[in-house]
Amino acid sequence: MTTEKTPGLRERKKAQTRAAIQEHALRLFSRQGYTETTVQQIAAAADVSPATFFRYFPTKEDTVLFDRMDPVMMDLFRAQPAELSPTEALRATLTDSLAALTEDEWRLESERQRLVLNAPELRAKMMDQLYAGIDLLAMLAAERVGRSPDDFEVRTWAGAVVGVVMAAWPRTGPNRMQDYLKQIDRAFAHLQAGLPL
Amino acid sequence: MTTEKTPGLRERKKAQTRAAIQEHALRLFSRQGYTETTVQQIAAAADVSPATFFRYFPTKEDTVLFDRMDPVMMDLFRAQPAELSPTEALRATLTDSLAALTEDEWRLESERQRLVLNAPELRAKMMDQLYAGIDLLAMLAAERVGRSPDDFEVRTWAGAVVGVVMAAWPRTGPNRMQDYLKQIDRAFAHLQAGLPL
DNA sequence: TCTGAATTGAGAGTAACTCTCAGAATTTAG
DNA sequence: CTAAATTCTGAGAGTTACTCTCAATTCAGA
Repeated sequence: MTTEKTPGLRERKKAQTRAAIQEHALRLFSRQGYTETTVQQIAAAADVSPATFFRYFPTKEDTVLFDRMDPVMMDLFRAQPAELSPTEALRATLTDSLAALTEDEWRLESERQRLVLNAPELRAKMMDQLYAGIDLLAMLAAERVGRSPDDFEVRTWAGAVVGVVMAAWPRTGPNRMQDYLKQIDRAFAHLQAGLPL
Repeated sequence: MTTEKTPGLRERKKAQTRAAIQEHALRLFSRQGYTETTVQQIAAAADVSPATFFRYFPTKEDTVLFDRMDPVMMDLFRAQPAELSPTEALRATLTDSLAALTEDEWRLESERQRLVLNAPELRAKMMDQLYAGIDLLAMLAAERVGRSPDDFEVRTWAGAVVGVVMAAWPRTGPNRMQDYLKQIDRAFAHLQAGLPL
């Protein structure tokens, strides 16, 4: 009917190649470190030419930094009950999206975070993605409360929650998902209380 | 008496070279764009070899991204009256440090911001610096209220204010300093009110 | 099966760095 | 004031990420 059928040999091969490159990349990064691993090595491991590597991933960084806060998240946020405040809706969105992860996926995600946090180039690019997330969240919050996405208070809210997410970012060894969610909860509660110290 | 005297010919020359490189770099970036300007061009303009360029600036980015939130800011923050809350102290610090700028310095700073915002690599690195600022602010706030810098609420506060600063970052043409300060004021007030939308 | 489109590998080229080394300039000691 | 020790500089070679082009191969649809 739609595009449900097997998408043809060519498409299948492409997906396969892409996955292979990414897996080998992450594996090598974990073992040898990000900067210590060269694109040549990844390409060789995935059995493609360096040129092909760059056809699938515009930069080395992109093997690690697949989009966060992407359409899936947006849909989840929009799907939250209308009576929830933006903060509550975001909290629910994060809970839902993390709950959807399997044990294995969470482990992979933790490893990814470790990599990102320790490689300055990766960390910087991720922080820029979070910065871009401010606009996105402002848009979503604006929809929810019927204000403009350029509304100053809406943007301030978006900035604050993104900042809180940054601050809650795991800095030491792999955390448990539960603990992470609890932290987010506490942080958002603190935020809504006006951040008393 | 201390190191007030002219620091010797060699030191003077070094400072001069460094300044020359930076000025030419910023000038060329403004005219041709950041990525379009090569280190060779900068080195040639500043009349040094490319090798020397890298002796003064470890990366091309560092000609633009001199430290923000550096010791000066820290001193200013610590110098605020003890009765101010961390948020109030930060507000005062920002006001003070901006007020210290001359008209020309502000113009330069605006231009710098424009460059950073439009070059993804620069923007990413700056966001990473802001991320690092979370730790710094957490430390300063902790001192002020007599809590631990690892205290969760302290970190949440630091994350939130950094996020607010990000959100208030000028996205369009050069703003006036006054407007910028007003924005910060409003944002912090909104934050302390619990971010009602 | 044949034709057109997409994918691939190979090779050359650019730009940001890094490292090493020899020569020049500056500081310091005598 | 001069000689030795220190520091700085330019030059050159090398690495790596990434770009571009071209010819050969592979797949899709008629």
